[in-house]
Amino acid sequence: MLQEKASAVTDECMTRVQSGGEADRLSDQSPLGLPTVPSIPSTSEPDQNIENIKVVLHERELWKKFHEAGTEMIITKAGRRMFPSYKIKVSGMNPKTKYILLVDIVPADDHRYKFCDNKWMVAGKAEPAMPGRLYVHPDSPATGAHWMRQLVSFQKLKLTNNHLDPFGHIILNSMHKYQPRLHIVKADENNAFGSKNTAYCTHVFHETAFISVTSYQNHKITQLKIENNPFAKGFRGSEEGDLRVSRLQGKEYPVISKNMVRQRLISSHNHLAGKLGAGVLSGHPQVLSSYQYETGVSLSNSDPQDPISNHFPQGRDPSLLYHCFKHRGVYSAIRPLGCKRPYLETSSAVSEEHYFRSPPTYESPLLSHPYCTEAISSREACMYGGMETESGSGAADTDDLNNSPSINCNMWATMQPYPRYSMDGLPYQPFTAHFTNAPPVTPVVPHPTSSIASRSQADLGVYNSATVQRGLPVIPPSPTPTSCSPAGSRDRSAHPTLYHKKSASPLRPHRDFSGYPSQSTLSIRDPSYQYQVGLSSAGTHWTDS
DNA sequence: TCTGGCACGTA
DNA sequence: ATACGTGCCAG
Repeated sequence: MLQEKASAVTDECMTRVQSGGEADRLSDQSPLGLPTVPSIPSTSEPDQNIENIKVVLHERELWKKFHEAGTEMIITKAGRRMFPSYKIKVSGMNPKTKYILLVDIVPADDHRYKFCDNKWMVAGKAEPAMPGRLYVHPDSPATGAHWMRQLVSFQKLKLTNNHLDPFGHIILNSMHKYQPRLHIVKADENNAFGSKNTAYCTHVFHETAFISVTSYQNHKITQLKIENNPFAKGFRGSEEGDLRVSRLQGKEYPVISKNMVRQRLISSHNHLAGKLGAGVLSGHPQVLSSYQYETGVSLSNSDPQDPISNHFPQGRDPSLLYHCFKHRGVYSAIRPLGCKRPYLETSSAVSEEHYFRSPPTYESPLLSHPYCTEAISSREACMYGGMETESGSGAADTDDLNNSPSINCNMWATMQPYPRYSMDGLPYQPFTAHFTNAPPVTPVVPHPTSSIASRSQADLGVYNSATVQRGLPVIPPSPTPTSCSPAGSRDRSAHPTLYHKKSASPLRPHRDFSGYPSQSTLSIRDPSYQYQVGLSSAGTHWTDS
């Protein structure tokens, strides 16, 4: 079935999803048995088959740990790197062809979140998407041989909450859920951006979705960061218990890590609250989480699979979506904001993504228009403003189908969350206004397919693989608001529930993410949400309250 | 909430 | 040594 659908869509693009992980894993999971969707005609055009390019997320296991706990990424005025870092291993490129690799981060849904009772819950409607910016890998453009030679790292990419950021960092809103996406654009001479021949594909690894925060909400995430980020070594304690001896300093007395103390306090607080609140109300499993925290053990040890962890939800796992477009496009989609590099100019167009934007999914704009704002240049990477309105992609969700890894998608619908607005020239606009339009996003597109597809997706829930995946479930977070109270003062959290895994859907493997499943429920309140849903749905777990 | 300075670490 | 990436915490 999937295949069929996929094929239909295929014209324009094909997507493939791979699991993010290694092959092994992938295989295991074939969730729905998708036998690989694959079907992509393989090799037909060696050269041009951008769709045959395979991408594997580096350190997928680490990403999964974070994902299960509900990944949070700090955003600061000056710009903060992501951790885990977004690194990938690429294969299947034509060694001699030049490609531009870039990453953009699109809204995963249109909700605002809060962290309540130790879990993320929906706290309202998202702020309008801001001008999307793209992070172009500093080595771009480079030959396939170059990209395949070693890991491709986007670790210098920085996130900021400064809407007026002059450095070219990716601008995000705090307490919102986002999905990073990788785009591979062919940069041959013959395919300058903007040209009709421009081809590109998009890969989405759901396990890299995160909620942006100004300060960590879930102490489990804090611990994971401390334990795994070399730059945070100073906060590591000895594991045993809470105490740690700071021998480094030569101090012999046991020291209790500040972090631990703090967390414990919080944990206990939450724990109690959780029981009273969440637990009671919904009976979420979350309680467990609390437990863990207290235990101190946490994070690191936690099992990936453990229920607790799944906060985030996305259900989908880890897979990634991959879309390929074959160009079409027109837009200049990308404009380098301040990039020095020449290649930038070429690029442009990338896509029209819109096509796909289908409703249900989110699309992201990704590439779409350029909106560049100021020139920015960051040192190494170049950011481009993306733009979009379109966006396109669907949502991402890819995983749906399988969670696992590999799947294919055809369109590029990835997750796009919302449409973004580009403001043509303007740096930003108030979102609100735009917002309105956005939601409904209809597929603008031209392609017949797309439109069709989109509908179908919506209706069917399927679409291309990518879509499909997500499609299904598309569910937005559920509306039920339940629990968390007003968070009183703080609510730290915004997100909806990420936590508990709620389980997932029946269909899916529960594993990770499960997010999907849940979906079932969701109804969306607004129509507008629908499109959003896509990703989020994945999330799943969220409760909305 | 969000900010900026801090101590502590990596590179 | 410098530059800069971390989480923490007071404000």
